[in-house]
Amino acid sequence: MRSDVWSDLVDQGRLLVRLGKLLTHRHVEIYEGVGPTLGGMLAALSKGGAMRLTALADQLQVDTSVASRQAAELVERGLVERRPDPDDARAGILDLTADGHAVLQRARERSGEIVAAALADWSEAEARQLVELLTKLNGDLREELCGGRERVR
Amino acid sequence: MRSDVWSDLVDQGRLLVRLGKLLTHRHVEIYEGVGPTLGGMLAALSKGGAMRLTALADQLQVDTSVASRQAAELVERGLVERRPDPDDARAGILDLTADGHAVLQRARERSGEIVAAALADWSEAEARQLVELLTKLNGDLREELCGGRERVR
DNA sequence: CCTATAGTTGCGGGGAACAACCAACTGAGG
DNA sequence: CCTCAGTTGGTTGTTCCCCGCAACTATAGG
Repeated sequence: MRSDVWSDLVDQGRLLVRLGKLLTHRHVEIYEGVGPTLGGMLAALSKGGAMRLTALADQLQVDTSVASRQAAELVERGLVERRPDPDDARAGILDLTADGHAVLQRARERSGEIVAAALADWSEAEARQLVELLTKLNGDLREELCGGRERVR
Repeated sequence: MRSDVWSDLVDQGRLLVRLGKLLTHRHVEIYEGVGPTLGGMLAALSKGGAMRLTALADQLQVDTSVASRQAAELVERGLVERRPDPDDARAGILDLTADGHAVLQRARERSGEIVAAALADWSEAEARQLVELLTKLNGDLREELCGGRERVR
């Protein structure tokens, strides 16, 4: 069976990773000094709504320690608010502040512009299709990688 | 105009980055102890044929210093051979050794298997289409990011 | 009391950029 | 020719960021 397709996919994925990193790291500080990874956290909070640190870490597929530090920084910058969970004194609920929303909004616009410039000759249909396929891909990968109960270890 | 599409694309891209990293880092050492980044260099060499360090760095979109160190390690492991460029005593030509080819071959098979498992329910047509779109995306991004003469700074 | 869970902090490591550097290839003038 | 300035190919040192693991605290729940 044609395993070349998968290999090609892996290769292209790898390149995309690099380019994406360049994009976010170069066209600098899209998130107004926050950087791409913290920006990802903002985006996750926006999409998923207020949630606990562990949930956020799970969403982002990073270790809780990583999420903890990132969250701490965002809180310090006033982009995220942390309030105690009324049901559990150990836990905290993280949520975007008004500032966080604003920063994220501007960032989305800006990165959108950049991508739009690069992809000026794309039809919207193509773009949508790509997004759709990527979404499916991510879903399946996620399931394969962590859906199986094996912990991240 | 619908900038949501681009934002979604950015978000999905980011997630893919994370998942890809997990995949290569977890299903561990696909390249027999070489690791994903060095593997990428092997793949680039395979696809582009023997080339100079600078060309390789350009392909991979990394700084020459990074490529230099990676190449050095691959040479040390005997997966890549470095021979002097007859036309330029400063330069060297990097090329895969037989071992390098073998390792890469096995790695491609293995990562292909993993992806295939995760994407078992995909049709080959879908996969091909995704690869096609990704390739196009990468091409355009690359052009936008570094095609413009502005240096990386 | 004992175990499991939410989070934090202290390591350590890997990937990458930047800058400073050496070496060798240019390409004018003299 | 010859030399010297400028350019280009590579390497090394430093630093930074992101990450995972391990150890720890504190609360929850039986």
